[in-house]
Amino acid sequence: MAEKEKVRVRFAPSPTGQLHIGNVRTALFNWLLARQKRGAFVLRIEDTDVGRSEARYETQLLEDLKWLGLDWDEGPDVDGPYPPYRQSDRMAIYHENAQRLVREQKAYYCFCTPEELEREREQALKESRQPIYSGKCRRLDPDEAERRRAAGEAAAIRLRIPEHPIRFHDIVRGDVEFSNEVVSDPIIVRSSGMPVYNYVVVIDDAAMKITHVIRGDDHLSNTPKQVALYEALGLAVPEFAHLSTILGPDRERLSKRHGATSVANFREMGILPEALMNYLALLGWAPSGGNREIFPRPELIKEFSLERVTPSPAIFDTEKLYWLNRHYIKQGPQERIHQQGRGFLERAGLLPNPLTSEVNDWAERLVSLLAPYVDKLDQLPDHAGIIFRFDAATAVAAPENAEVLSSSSAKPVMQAFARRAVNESPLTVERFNAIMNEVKAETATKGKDLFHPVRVVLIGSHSGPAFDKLIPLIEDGSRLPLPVHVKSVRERVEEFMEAIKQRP
RNA sequence: GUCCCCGUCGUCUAGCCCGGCCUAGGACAUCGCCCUUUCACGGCGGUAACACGGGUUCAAAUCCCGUCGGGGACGCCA
Repeated sequence: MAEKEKVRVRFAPSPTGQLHIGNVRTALFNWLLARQKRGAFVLRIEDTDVGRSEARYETQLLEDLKWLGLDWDEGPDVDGPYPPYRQSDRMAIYHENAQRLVREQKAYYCFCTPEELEREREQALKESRQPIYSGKCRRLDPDEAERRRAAGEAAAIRLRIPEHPIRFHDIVRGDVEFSNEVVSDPIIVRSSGMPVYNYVVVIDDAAMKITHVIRGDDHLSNTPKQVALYEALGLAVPEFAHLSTILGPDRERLSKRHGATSVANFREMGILPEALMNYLALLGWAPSGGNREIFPRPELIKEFSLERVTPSPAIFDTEKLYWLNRHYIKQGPQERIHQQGRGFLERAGLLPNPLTSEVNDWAERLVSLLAPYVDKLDQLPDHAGIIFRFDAATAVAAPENAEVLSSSSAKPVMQAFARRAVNESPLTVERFNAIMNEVKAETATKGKDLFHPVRVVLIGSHSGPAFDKLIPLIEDGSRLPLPVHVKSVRERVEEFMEAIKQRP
């Protein structure tokens, strides 16, 4: 493949806030195409909105992308052939090109004030006309315009939209056509001298030799203006691919009021990056056949295709994300799950920091035991309550235990179990099994009737992980120097039998 | 208001371009059964959709027109 045909894509976020999940999907699709075609993934910072852009958001942005595993080949921190990669550093380029457009009369100075424009706009709307710029300054004599500017009058620069329909091709939507009647002569440089997004994006994409512009479909209506710009500048128009919007459950554009929307939110929840990437890839894209859901990164790179991206908007489904997250928690490299899981337990104050190797081993067993039960890792501390927060009085009073505790067989089972268990410290799995068989024989109960009451005694709930892992964990934990004492089996049994006595 | 885009199970989607293989497939969720001396996991099975109305055709989820519904854009924001 010739060098100039190499696929070059870009992700161009504004550092004005947290990285939104919709933008992450855009970044992902760009990245996937770049990796599949062995092209370049360019990261460009769009900070022309000086009022809202902040350096800390840029730092955060880079960190978020790294966490997601979306690495870039060129960017503000990576040298590439078309620097600089931050728009605030590219002002000279924008001005040169704007001057050229004015000189060639493809753009013109506009002296209309914002107030005038607002009036025109309202008037147009009232008369059910297209609320586009009237073109008042369009026919101004260039020399006259120059004189007024020299006299100190403020002027913005507008692009002249051609007198014919603007057509372009979109990989997701097909051929799109806009009548020039509906597209305003856009301002490309503000009267303050600051160039505008719709202009700089074209200059930059062209300068950086971007071949495929993959972005959200909120830019679809801007595209004719941009195409007109490419043409005015005599530049090749790239391929476009406009991705549908991600919606909340109420079919409104996904926003903060729907809950988690930023990368930071999902990271803090304990969503694994591979789960998030897998989920987002499936939102608007499906493999041919549509019967596969699990796509580890290498598979995604192999299978992805822009031609298969769906044009219709998609509702963000947290449940399916959780399902994928559970999958990756169970299937993923356990070393990493342990490490992350420990982090959540530490932050909840359940584990010391730093950990001794003994505590570390125990914590690893704890995470292994609990992780298969959670949707996201931040549920770990809560689930660890069966280990750390055993409280007999609460267990006895809990409404969800009422049915188990009030069954006729519960009391004899608990007593038979308690009588034997208090003599064992620590209780081994072998002894536990032996005791359970004795209790079974003595009380003539089995299954649920046998195990539910015992479970309530030991962990305060009738559901939880298997005893053969649970009991050693409790016993070992009770002898470890942990910030929160883990009650031993004997402590639990004694406390529980005491508490149940208080009740009829 | 005008323009643009979109419309298959509750949700993500396959199928649509190149009409018949679609009695519309998969997945999440949901329900049931099995497994497990509990719960979860896992396995098996069920409920559930072509927005509506007209065409075209021997035949339409697939092509055409209209209606309705949803989203976006129309800015000296990005």
